[in-house]
Amino acid sequence: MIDLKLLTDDFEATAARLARKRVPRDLLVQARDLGEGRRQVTRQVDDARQEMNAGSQAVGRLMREGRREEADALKEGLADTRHRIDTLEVQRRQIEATLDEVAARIPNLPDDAVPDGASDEDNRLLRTHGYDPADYEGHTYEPHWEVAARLGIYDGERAAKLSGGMFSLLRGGGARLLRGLVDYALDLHRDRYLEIAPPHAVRSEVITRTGHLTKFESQAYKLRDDDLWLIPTGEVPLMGMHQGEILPETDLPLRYMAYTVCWRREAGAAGKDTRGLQRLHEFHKVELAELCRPEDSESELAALLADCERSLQGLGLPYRVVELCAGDLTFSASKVFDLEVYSPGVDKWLEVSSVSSVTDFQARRGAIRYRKDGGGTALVHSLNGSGLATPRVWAAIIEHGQQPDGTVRLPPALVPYVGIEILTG
RNA sequence: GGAGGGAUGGCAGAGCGGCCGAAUGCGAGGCUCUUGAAAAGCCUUCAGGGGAGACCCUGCGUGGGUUCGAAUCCCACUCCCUCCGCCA
Repeated sequence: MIDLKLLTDDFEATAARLARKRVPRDLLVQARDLGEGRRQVTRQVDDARQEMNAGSQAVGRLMREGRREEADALKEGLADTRHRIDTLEVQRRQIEATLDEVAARIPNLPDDAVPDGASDEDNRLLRTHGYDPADYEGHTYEPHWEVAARLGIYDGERAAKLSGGMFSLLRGGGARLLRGLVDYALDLHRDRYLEIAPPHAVRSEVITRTGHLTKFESQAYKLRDDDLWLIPTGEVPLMGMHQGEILPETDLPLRYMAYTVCWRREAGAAGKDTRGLQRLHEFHKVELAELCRPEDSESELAALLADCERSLQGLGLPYRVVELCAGDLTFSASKVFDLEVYSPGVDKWLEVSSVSSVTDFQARRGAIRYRKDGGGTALVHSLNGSGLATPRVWAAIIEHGQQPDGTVRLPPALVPYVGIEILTG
């Protein structure tokens, strides 16, 4: 949720900033007017309440003094005030319900430094690391699902038999590679991030307040008999942990990492990049997430990006860093860097990490604040990025490591974790 | 799953119809004293909203209800603790 005060205090500038995210102006006008309406009704409620409180106190005084009849008379008069309060409260609730719905459709403000643009075509390529097209000339690369199926380390058909499309089943060295990748990532980042092993199912309230469950979109799976949702990313429990808390400033920044399974319904994604392990309903990921002071979020974002890049660098995978343009930013994000690994098997760049700053957008809905040293409280900023999303990185390792004899050579950094140098099936 | 007990400010913990946003202690901040520190003393210290301000409104797990008036009484829910059962 954005700060609605921005709409009352500086409407034009705010509308201009949001226009870069294609937010219609009339939605903002509606939100501003509802906010103003709420303020007015609230003031009326407050006044009526004050009257009520004063009256009630007077009743108490009269009773104590034994002036029963006067007290009864005053009580009768107060019934009117009571009705007025009730009526105004109903009004206020209606306004608030509408306002909540309208406000829920307003995305976060894009950072001013983010490039203009409407779609991914306008994203800005910042740099490429470890990629030289010449490396791939004269070689043929099979897609990972073909290499892996032949080696017997991936069985897509049985995965489908068990669970349907977009699920994976890894065997032998393939399963070990997955486990090794997770351990590799957790070890790599433990110098800066506290490892958390969180629950994988969370309450409606928690997932809603992280912004991963809205009326318009639900990627998450719901448990039938309980008010619980399977997490679509480790970010949900990591950011949910501190909801409603006021943190000491000295605790910030709080940097966490968690290895979790992630479940996503991927509604509407059928048939799109779904071969092999490109897009799954269930996958494994090491997520990095943090809370920090607003003044630190820019430098923390840079550091977080560097950390996520380290994961790929250590594996020797060629990747590029893309800064998303305003129009391509996700709803909550203020600034996003995507990390894309080159996949020689399909000759495409595949997104393996999305490193985001959501400023105070998530903290406002989650009520995550900190107590400032100078006094007072303020909302924290939150950031997150994939430390290592296993399916696509797994796939990239298979494609890059394929050798003429059909086996796959693993990156040296993984050998201690997987226990072998070459996957032979 | 069954039976009890509980949920109050940063923490501990009183309060059990009006004088309670709330005693007391700890913690934190400021001041006095001191060469400095400690100790001692004095003061301040929950959050959100409205108002130029005086000040006002809201919040005692959450949601309803009773009442002129609810932290306090009633109902439902959530969570925590103890015991029993089951169990990786």
